[in-house]
Amino acid sequence: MKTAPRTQYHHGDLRAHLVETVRILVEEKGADGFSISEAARRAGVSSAAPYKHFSDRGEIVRAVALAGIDRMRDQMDEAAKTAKGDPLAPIMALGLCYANFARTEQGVFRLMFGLTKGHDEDPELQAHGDACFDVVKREVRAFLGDGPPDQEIERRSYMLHMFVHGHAFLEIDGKHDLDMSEGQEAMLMADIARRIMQD
Amino acid sequence: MKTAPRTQYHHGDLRAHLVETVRILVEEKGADGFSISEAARRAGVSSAAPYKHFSDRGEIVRAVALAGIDRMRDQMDEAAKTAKGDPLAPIMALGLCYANFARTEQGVFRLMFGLTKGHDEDPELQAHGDACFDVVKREVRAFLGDGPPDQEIERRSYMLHMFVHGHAFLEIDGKHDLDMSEGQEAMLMADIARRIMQD
DNA sequence: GACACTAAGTGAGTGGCGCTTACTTTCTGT
DNA sequence: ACAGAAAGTAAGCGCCACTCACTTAGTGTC
Repeated sequence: MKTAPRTQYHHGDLRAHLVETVRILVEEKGADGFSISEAARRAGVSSAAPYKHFSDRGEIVRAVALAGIDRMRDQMDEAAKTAKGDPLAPIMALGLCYANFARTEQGVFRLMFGLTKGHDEDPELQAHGDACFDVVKREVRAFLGDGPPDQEIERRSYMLHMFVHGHAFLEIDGKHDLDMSEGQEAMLMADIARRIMQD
Repeated sequence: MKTAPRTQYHHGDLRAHLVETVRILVEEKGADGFSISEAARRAGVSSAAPYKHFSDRGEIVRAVALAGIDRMRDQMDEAAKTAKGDPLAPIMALGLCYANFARTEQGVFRLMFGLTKGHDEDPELQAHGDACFDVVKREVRAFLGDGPPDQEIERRSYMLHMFVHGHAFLEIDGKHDLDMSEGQEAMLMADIARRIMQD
């Protein structure tokens, strides 16, 4: 970002700069504790400048969320591919990856799933989210083989998603007492993966 | 509320009236699309009046969330107690109840779990939430009998919670395509309950 | 290389919000 | 009957999202 080309426009690529600034603000101040004005201030532009690149505040957070989804997808893809050992290992790895993303990018994670402000049915958001889910389905298919129909793959994948999604939110919301070490969380994931994938 | 005593003060019990008004607004406009000013306007008082009863906006939404938690607890208690047939029936009923609450009181449900704005570790909120979880633990204990230690009861209950919590949010966020009829959702709940409770 | 055109910025302003302050009105206990 | 507290108001502050009229910088064309 700092070493950006700078070949275009007065200032560098303000659009990308703003998205990154808002991402940082979201982590610092929470998913609804930041303002576009502050992002503009930090980027060193007037508070009107952002609106040359985005129609409104919603569009900015949408961009931040979208980038977050893509980041998570990449991490999931990587995690599943590098998981070795147990045939359930990739599925476990996906779960841990999801939970880790929620912890390390709490603000963005909340944004990704808290966008009900107008983009209820945003097709692009939906599509990128589906790309994440495709990684899960791919691994579920790899585990179950070519026997079961797509519908069953979908069902199992959704069960995994439900579980890990709930875990991620309960975790970052501090809604459970079980103080879980990393090892315990991995064991929980393994247990759940086994229960959902068996039969 | 309308037939309130009115024996006290200038206007009736403005505090309770505001909480109810905000609850309605939250459902109408979304968990972060409402304002205290509007609630005051609807209640027919000045925009400064709410601050005679609450220190700030956060305290009002806290009250709304707290009431929501209690409402959900009552519904869960009722659902578990009236569930008949299968020994897993009460546990299934709890899951359906949770999902139904999320659907019918979407705004409040979001509020209940989206409060990270300061009440990260609010003991009262925590306590009322725990009371909900106690219902789950009670039913899990009833199913498993007196054999397993408390820790195991806790673990199974948490697994159920993770799952149903994830389902509830994915559902209200429209993050899955499986168009689920009521019957299909019940079957899914039954499947999950079985997988988590067996062994 | 001058020139029209457009993209990207500014500053000032609007209306709404959360919240405070100073003041008034109503209820309550003695 | 009256002091004092409780519950309301109007006005105002600072911040926000967003708009508008305007300026400045870069681009394609002859």
